[in-house]
Amino acid sequence: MLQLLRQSNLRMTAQRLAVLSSIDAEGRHKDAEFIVNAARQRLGSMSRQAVYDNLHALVAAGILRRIEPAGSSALYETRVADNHHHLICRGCQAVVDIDCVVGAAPCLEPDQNHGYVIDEAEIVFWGLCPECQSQTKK
Amino acid sequence: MLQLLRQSNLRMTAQRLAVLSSIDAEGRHKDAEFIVNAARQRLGSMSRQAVYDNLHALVAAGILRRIEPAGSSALYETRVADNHHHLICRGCQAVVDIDCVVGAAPCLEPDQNHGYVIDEAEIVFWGLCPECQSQTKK
DNA sequence: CAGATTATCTGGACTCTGTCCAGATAGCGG
DNA sequence: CCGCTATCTGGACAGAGTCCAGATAATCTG
Repeated sequence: MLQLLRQSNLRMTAQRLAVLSSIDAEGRHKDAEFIVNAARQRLGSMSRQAVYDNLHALVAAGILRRIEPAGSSALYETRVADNHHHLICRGCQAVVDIDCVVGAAPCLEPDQNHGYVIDEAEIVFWGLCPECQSQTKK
Repeated sequence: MLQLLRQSNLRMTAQRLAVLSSIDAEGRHKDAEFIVNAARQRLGSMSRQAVYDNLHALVAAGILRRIEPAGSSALYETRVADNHHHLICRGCQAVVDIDCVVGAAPCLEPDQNHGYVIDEAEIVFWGLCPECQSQTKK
C-alpha cells in the first residue's frame, strides 16, 4: 500500500492514512460524509477539504474507485482485483458487489460505437434487498 | 400522448405540455436547467418548481425516463419502446443511445443475487467521442 | 354552465454536496 | 537541517434540487 502511494507520488500523511483506513472499515462503499466523520474520529480533527482532496488524489491514483449511483451521493470503495459491478436496492440504497460475469460478455461491446473509443462498460443492477421486500409487503 | 397523461391521472396543463415538448426537441437527454429555459421560452414564465414537479410526475408515470450519469446532473429523455443503454463521453459528457444488445445477455442475470429481486440492469458505456479524441491528440 | 375538489403553480427560503481560494503546515529528497 | 511543494485548514461560495404555504386553474358533478 505504501508502495502504491509512493508510486503515485503521494505523500504519506496522517490525514491520508485516516481516509484510507476509514474506507477499509467494515462494509465497503462509503460516502464522503461518512469518511469525514470516521477520519475526524481517528485524528481529532480534519478539514472537509482535506478529505475531498485525498479522495480525489486516491481515485486518480487508482487506489480508490468512485461510484455515483443515481439517487445517492458519490461512494468510494477500495479497488480490488477488479471490475466487479454493483447491485443497488431501490428502497434503502444498499450496495453490494457483483462479480463480473465470466466470459467476455457480448453486451459489453456494442457494435454501433458512434466513433467513440469505449474504455469501460459500467453495469448497475437495480432491485429490492430482502429487507425492503418484506417491508413493502406489510 | 394525451391518453397517457389521462391514464396516469395527470392533468393537461400548459406547463406540463411545455415541459414535454421541450424534451422532444432536437437531440434527447436534456437536463433540468435546459428544460426550465425551454419551457419559459414557450410560456413566457414558469417556476422552477413546476418544472421539477412535472419531471417527477412524468417519470413516475413512465412517460419520461431519468438518467443520472456520474459527473452530470440528471437528464431526462422520452421513453421509447425501450431498454436501450447509454454511451457517454468522458471528455464532453455527450450522451448517445446504444440499442440493447440482441439476445438475452448472460451478464444481465447475476447468479449471486444476494436475495435481491432485480428488476433492471443499467449499462453505461464510457469513452471518448470523436471530437474529444482529436482534441486530446493535439 | 356554476360550484366544488384538489392537482398544479408560484416564489422564496433552505439543504446537501462539493468546489474555490489563499495562507499556513509539514512530508521527503538532498 | 534546508527547501520545495504537496497537503491542510477554514471560510466563502456554487449548483442542483427540495420544502413550504398560499394562490390558480383543470376536471368532475349536478
